[in-house]
Amino acid sequence: MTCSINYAPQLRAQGLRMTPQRNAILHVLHHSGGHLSPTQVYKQARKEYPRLTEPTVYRTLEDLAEKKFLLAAHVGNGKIVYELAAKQHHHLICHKCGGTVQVEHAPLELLYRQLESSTGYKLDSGHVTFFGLCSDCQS
Amino acid sequence: MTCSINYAPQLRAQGLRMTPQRNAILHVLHHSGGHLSPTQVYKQARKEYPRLTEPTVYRTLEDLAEKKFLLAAHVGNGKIVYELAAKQHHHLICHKCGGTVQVEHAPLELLYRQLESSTGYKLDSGHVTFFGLCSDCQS
DNA sequence: ATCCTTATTGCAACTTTTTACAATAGCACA
DNA sequence: TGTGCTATTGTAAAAAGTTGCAATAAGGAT
Repeated sequence: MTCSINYAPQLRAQGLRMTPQRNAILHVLHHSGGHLSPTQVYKQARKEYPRLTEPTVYRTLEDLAEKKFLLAAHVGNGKIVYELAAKQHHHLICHKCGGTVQVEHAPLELLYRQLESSTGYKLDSGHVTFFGLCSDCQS
Repeated sequence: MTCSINYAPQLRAQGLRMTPQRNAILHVLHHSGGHLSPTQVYKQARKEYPRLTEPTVYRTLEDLAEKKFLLAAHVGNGKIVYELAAKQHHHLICHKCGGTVQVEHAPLELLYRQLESSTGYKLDSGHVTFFGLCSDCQS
């Protein structure tokens, strides 16, 4: 806990409590600045707060994602990774080399509107992942 | 094995062998006509071929999906379900009631082209799932 | 500062998924 | 029909993820 970021007020504003477990989890996600799997989060956050357990990690990640503090991205074979919610974006993954490109949400807006009018669904920030071959792997 | 569908030649054309295990798995997917989780496939296919084991199911589903005999859809919290590959489509899922709507691929084509030109990736049949609230759950 | 409500956690047991490796059995070919 | 190559499988064990419930503790109210 050397950094001074305090998520407590934001959490409380959403009816969530700040606990040392959540602090450790958020701290890890903040400093790794990328996507982490629940297991990765568990292993790292455990160093900061050894009493942390797996169920807590899984539940916390789900809860924080539901309240939009985290984004859950579905990567590869049904794997899920989390990252701190910044601006909304999606992922484009090369299934040969695993390379990842971030895709802005803007180009998806039109599609969202179309789907909403044709299905009656109201689409929200759900994460979308595209798969393909990156330019290097197309040879 | 009362039905007479024979996938063997198609499998062999892809360098895959036909085994009783794969037969049972394909058979189950064929007759359930929907999305099944690996566990569901395992439990049902086991009735047809009791020697079947979990690792075989997971590997087979992955292999068959890679060769496009199956489609893998990423549903909900990183869960994965499989279905026989028919025409390409995507899913729109209500995260309140779980209701699912199929989305044709056509409306996504334009987006695919845009993303390809802006990222250099060549997109393929990767499965995409959207999340939102269905009309009933919007109240 | 203390109490009270209830969100959150840990525990323990369980289910699901993955991995490594040796044994098996498709199937192409002679 | 038999032989050989190797894809595929089972086994065993580990890793990852889930569930129910009782105990704990966050933080608003007194």
